[in-house]
This record gives sequence, C-alpha cells and structure tokens, in this order.
Amino acid sequence: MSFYSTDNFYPDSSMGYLARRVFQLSTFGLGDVFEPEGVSLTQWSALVAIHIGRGRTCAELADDIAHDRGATTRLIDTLVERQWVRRTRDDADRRVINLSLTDAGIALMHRCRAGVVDRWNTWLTDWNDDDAADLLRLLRKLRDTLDVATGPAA
Amino acid sequence: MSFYSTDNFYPDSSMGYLARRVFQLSTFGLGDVFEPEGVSLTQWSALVAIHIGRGRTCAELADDIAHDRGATTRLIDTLVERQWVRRTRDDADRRVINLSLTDAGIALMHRCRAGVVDRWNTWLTDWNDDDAADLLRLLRKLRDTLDVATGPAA
DNA sequence: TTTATTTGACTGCCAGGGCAATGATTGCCA
DNA sequence: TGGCAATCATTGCCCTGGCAGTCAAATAAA
Repeated sequence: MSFYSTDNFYPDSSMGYLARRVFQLSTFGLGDVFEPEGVSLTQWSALVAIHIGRGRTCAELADDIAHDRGATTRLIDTLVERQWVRRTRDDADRRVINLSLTDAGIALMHRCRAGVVDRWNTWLTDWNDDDAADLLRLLRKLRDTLDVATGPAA
Repeated sequence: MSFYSTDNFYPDSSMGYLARRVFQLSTFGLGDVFEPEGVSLTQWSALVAIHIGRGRTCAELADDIAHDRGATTRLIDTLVERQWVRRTRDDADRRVINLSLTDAGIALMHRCRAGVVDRWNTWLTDWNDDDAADLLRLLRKLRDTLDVATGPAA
C-alpha cells in the first residue's frame, strides 16, 4: 500500500511543499524579533548551536545548521565582526578553529530566544497541546526518516 | 498555558527548524528525479501550479509558489526558453500575460510527478497511514495558522 | 476628459548559499 | 622516514531569490 498516488498528489498534499511554506511563513513572522537586534534567523541559529555545544568548530556547526562550509565560514566572519563569537585556534589539532560565544553573544542569543518563544506561543494560542506535540513528534520522525534515506548512501 | 517555554526550546523542538530541515532533505532527496530531466524542483512546482490553474498569470503564479514577482518573471523566462511554457498577451487586460503549458511541458510535468510520488512512497514505506495523514493535516493547519497570523495585518 | 492611483510585468542591484579548488595540517601506511 | 589520502578552514565563482524602481495599462476620481 502506497500513501501517495499520482491522482492525489497536489501541492497541499505534499509534505515537502507544506514544510517549505511553514518555514517560510514562520521565518517571515519572526522578522521583527530579529530586526531590532540587527541579527538574522540564520545567525541566531548559529549562536544557539554554538551555545548548546553543537557547533564547537566550523565544520561541526555547518553540519548542525545544514549549511555549506564556505557559507558557514562567512557566517562566522560576520558574527566575529560583531563581537558575538570568538575564534580560537585549537592546540591539539592546528587545522581546527574552536568557536565560542562572547558575553554579548550569549545575551543576544537569550533575548532573541525569548522573543521567538513568545511569538510561537502566540501563534499556537488556539492549538491544543496534543496537536502541537503530535506535529512536533511527526516532524521529527519525518526528519529522521529522510536523514537515513538521503544521508549515508542515498 | 503556553506550549513553549524558554527552557524547552531547542532546535529539535522548534517546528520552524524542523520544517526547514524536512524541506531541505526532501529537496535533496528528489535531486535525481529532476536532474535527468534538466529541471529543478522550483521549476517543476511552477509547471504544476500552471497546470492546475493556480498560475494563470505571473502575479498569480508568484503568489502561489510564494516567490518574489521578479524572481518569477526570470523563472518563467527559462521555462519559455526551454519550450515548456507559453506566454500569451491577454486581450481583455493588456497588462496581463497569460501562461500555459506546451505539450512538452505537460509531459515533463507528468514524468516528474510520477518520480516524486514514487520517491515519497519509498520514504514513507515504514509509516502507517495514520501518521502520514496526521502529519499532513497538522502541517496544513500550521500553514493556515501562520497564513492568517503573518498575512493580512502582521 | 483629464488626472491620479493602482496593478502587472519586467529590470538592476544586492545578499546568501551551493560548489569546486586551494593551502595547511594531520593520520595512515609502506 | 617519506609520501599519500583525508580533513579543516578559507576563497572565488555562480545561481537564485528578495527588494526597489520603472514603464505600460487600467481603473477611479475630479
């Protein structure tokens, strides 16, 4: 039994299409959380990743936020420029550059997170917790499914 | 009662982040459906939109695929170049340019749709239909929620 | 009828991300 | 010990989408 058939496949029945739309709309809706702080959603995501230990190096960060390494280098460039992130050459492996947040970076990250949480709670006001939890669970499940399907040996 | 709190907000608990990831991974996974046809996911989406009557004009198409109008003009440029789409000046309103698929465009659109459906079915092999249907329903619900929240008067 | 506002398509410019190539460093293995 | 492949960060190039401005056509207002 297949879930999709050629007949019932429309944009509104495509998980990929809907996911794109959700991301797009939420990003747009978060705009005025980040604008006043002079930071972008992507930049904030990088700060979060570094903070929770998922972006200790440029390569690790690139993997975590699912960005190209080149793009990540440039992303870090501006974060360093604005004094939110520090670059430190690793002593053990001299190829590696360790990343860490400055105090200003941590503060900014927290302020934005508060704004993002608040915005999401506003959006989900009329949702019951079961639906929200289910969506979260299923999104994670799909993410994991796609991860293994496209990851190691596509 | 709020769904999110500052304590439990991590990338993996963010619907926006997960949606981005799902879109990204699925797009990547569909790569070798489109590559052999020399078309991109975005271009194919445009062909579908035009085909189902959601992109009769450039502006309408832009709204439907949620793209900038300038970008959409350029997108159509290449679709016309490759003889998949026709531009026809509207007689009633001379500002408008009507879009329609050529036979080659229709054929290509169908071939790709078959490939996409097949790929998604493969991915969802181990899913039960309830989960898939729930995810679809909840994604649509969230899309609609964000639509009204960010659309008219943000 | 004339003027002003709106709408549609298009264009130039800019920013961000993907891809490929480079240089430096490390680990492997003959 | 001496290559050799792999890894890390970085850079240049290209493509794509967003934004703002332009021009033509249509609609509303005077």
